[in-house]
Amino acid sequence: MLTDTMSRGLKALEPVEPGHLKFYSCGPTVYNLAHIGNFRTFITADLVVRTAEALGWKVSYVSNITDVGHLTQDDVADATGEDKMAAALRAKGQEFANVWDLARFYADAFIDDWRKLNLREPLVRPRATEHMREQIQAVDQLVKSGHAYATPSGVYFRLSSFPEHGKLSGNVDKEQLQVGVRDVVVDDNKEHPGDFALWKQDDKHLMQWFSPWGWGFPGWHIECSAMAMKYLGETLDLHAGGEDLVFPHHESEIAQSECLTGKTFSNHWIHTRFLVVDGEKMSKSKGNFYTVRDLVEDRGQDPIALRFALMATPYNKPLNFTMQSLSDAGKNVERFRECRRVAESTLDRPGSADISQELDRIYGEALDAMCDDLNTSVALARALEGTGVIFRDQSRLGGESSKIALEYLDRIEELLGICPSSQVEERSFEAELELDMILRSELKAAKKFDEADAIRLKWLDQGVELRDTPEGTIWKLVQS
RNA sequence: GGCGGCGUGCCCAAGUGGUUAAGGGGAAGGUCUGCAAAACCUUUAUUCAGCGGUUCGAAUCCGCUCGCCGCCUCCA
Repeated sequence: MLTDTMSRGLKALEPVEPGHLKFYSCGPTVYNLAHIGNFRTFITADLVVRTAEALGWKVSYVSNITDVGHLTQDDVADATGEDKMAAALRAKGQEFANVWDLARFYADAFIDDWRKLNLREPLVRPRATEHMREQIQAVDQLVKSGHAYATPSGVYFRLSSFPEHGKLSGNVDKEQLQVGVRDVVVDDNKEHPGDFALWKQDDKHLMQWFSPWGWGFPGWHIECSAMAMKYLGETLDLHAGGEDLVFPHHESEIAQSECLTGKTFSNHWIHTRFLVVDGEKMSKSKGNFYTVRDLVEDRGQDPIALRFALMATPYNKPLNFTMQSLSDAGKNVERFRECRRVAESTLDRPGSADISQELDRIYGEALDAMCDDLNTSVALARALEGTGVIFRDQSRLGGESSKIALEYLDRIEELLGICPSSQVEERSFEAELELDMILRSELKAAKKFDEADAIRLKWLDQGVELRDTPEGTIWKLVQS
């Protein structure tokens, strides 16, 4: 069951081809580093994929990268005709040779952050600039079928040819919409102010392609229609994006696509609610604007903890992100890591813990929660309950039961992506640390505890915590 | 003006008509430990923004009030 924006309620997600989900998720425009709010949306898509896979479905997952600069970013029509990518280039001109270079840089950074957050790779990650032919053909077809018309400055979609426009957002009554204040496509030749651009001509635009209407560039909405249909066919099972995309982006995608094919564009729509920081909308001027890099690289936060924090509230409610919520999430992620460590370190000894049924039950409940409109709050609670079962029985853990515990953690990782198997952490001081750990255990054996504690404190100052466990001393990095 | 969401303990948050209001963080006490850390155990909301109504029964449904927030042609 999944909320469907179109019907405004819960609806079973039923792929046209049973057991094979065709899923398109709108990606970012790469004129800047994506922020954590963007990633909340991509995590939602990731969880759809993971849940469908856990149900044994095949998933064809497509998520685009918009690497064409589109409309202007100012509240009023921008006389310079400058788009977001051009504006970014102007601001960071020293760093990039041209808009193409800039787009490539931010697209790479985006994919890098994507991987850090343990997001599933899509089947295809199409880029707008690499699908220009498809877009031009789509526009051409719309013109030929009377759904679009050309003016001296561009090609526009004829809204009056698609009376259903507005069915997704509820913005049906066009008279109620604030008219044209931010309609940057100022063109007296438009038939209706709401007609949106499919193709635009503008000499100043930094990316240009040749088309039947002369040199120009595509409108924002056409890329998703063209790319979704190219890879997934004329009707999608599910289309996702941020709540801001409901109108106008998805509304326009529907109009274009359905006029093109005469078929339903997507049978199901989900939209992730916005994230706010400290109760307020993120904005650079408020100083509460975070990118993955800000948190992970500059502040040394664990990317998996960030992922956990971003899924702590279900996607269909606004999420309030705070540094407190991130540190809470970090504690939970550490718990999963510790749980995995316990299971791994007891693998070689005999054990008698009988946890198989209980863990199966808990996993089943976590999966049920995900199937209930991606209720991540409940799914995470259940996942955590499983670690409790493992820890409670840790003295009797061993052999087969340790293996069962690890399998549980692996299944939770597949479903929720919050307990990846630990990678080897590398630090340059490793040799010195090894020596100190040996020295410290000798001191402990000789009951010279003051000196042993001094070693522990010394490393703690450097962000390394030494812990004595039944299996010997271990170390881990701690947040400074 | 149009469309929509939210208000649950110190913090985050699940729960949308019916036994004791999930879970996490924090705090307090205890077990274990040379000490730490981790883990485990115990405690931490007679109450769900306020008021009124429907009902045998409401955090959950209805109405009003207060407060907060999002979208309405840049945005995930």
